[in-house]
Amino acid sequence: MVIRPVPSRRHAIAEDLRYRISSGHFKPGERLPSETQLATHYKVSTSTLRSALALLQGESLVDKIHGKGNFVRRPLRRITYAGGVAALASWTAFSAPSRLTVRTATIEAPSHLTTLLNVPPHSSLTEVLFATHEGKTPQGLAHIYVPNDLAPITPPLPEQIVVRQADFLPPPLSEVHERVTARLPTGEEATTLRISCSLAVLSLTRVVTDDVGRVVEAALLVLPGDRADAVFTARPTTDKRSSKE
Amino acid sequence: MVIRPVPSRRHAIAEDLRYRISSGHFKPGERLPSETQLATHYKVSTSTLRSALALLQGESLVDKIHGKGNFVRRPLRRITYAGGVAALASWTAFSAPSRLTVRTATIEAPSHLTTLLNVPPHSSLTEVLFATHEGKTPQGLAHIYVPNDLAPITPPLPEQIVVRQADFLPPPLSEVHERVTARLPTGEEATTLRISCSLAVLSLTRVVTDDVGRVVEAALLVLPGDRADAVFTARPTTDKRSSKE
DNA sequence: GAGTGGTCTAGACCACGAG
DNA sequence: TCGTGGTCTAGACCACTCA
Repeated sequence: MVIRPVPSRRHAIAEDLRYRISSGHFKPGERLPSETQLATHYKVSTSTLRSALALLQGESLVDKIHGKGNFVRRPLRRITYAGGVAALASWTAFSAPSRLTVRTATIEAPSHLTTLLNVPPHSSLTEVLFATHEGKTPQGLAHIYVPNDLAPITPPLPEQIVVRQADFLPPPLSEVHERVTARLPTGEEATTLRISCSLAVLSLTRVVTDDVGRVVEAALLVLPGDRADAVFTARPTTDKRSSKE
Repeated sequence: MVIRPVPSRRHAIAEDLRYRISSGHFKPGERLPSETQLATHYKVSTSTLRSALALLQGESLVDKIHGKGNFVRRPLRRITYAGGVAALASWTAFSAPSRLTVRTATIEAPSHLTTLLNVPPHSSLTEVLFATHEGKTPQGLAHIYVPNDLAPITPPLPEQIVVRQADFLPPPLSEVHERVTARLPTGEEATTLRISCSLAVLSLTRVVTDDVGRVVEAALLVLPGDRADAVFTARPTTDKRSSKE
């Protein structure tokens, strides 16, 4: 069924390693033989072997660690970002148990945020940086921006606490707007999330508006594609139907 | 601010090319000098030069075409998938003008679909395959599955027509559930969408349920990450029939 | 057939991690 | 220090496109 015109050397090797991993010949967490050994075994040059490993790395089957070796990935606990109104409940709409690292700052709105937040240039914003972790593995990054004129943060925010606009100032919110894209991480994101540069990330922009159209919060989230997904649930407006339950 | 401990040769070259592209020295649609020429110019081997180009390719700045050359990407018209209830209106919730390629078939539900559709094994399904195009550029893939016992397709479906469950059998729908992930495309997806293997895609699973909990439709969508995003808009239940404020 | 990118080699040397 | 992966070289040969 699948055509295999010229199975290049590296694809053949990747396929063999894939099989050995899935069949348990190499077990999760285990170190693979060194690249030199594997290259010798498959009778290819190290570059070719490395390009085979790069395929597996892109599939999140293998973790390369400089100076240590290539390791079979442990299956990852999946995390789920609940979008829509659910996202307002708490940042830990995330399913897994997680630690939070929080950093806040007051900044002048840079240009790409003024349009998003619909505020004048150089407005004062509060920026909240989140990083969620489970053990040592980072699970996601979040930059949350709140216009200061809407949310004068009276008490200095304590660290390690979930802070969200909706938590301490419950205004009449009218809309949660979320835009999702897929891309490769920036170098910075890759190192912070401890993921490979070739692993896709979910990039999510959330804008929360109150009932007079003011933007109450803008959030930029980055989630590693190998373990995270986002779910959105909507119900058609049941206006004309009797809302029997 | 950004640390540059050892700017590897390929990153330096990529940076230079990036600059030349953004400054207009190389214009959109234009062919770059051949890899051999560039390698000579930068005084590196062809492999190194190719790995520099691979970076730009991953950023969707450059299109490699075998036998022809490397081309500066034209800026892409962005397409937007409108999620939630809006997705029910029409598959062409897609913003851009597009052609559709449709293929339908009746199949036995494979195992991964029985759980999604909540139907018994080997149930009869109608499978609808979509590919949207704008000109020659594919914009997205969709596999839509409809249980046949819910939707006996009486007339054979005409090709080139938008077919959606909601279009010809408007049931009392109760819920649209969408799950979004980011990943790299499979080889097949990459060739169908004419994208590079290193370009992330948005993968979207949509499940539509009617008011008695039956799954009316399941859709698997794949959208190229360089031009597509998905938006979801939700309003907190501002129901007037709510008893509590 | 001429020119392009795609794959691969058989090395060299550098950078990181751990003992 | 030693073994690991990371970068790079200077080629060879193959596959694709187009005139």
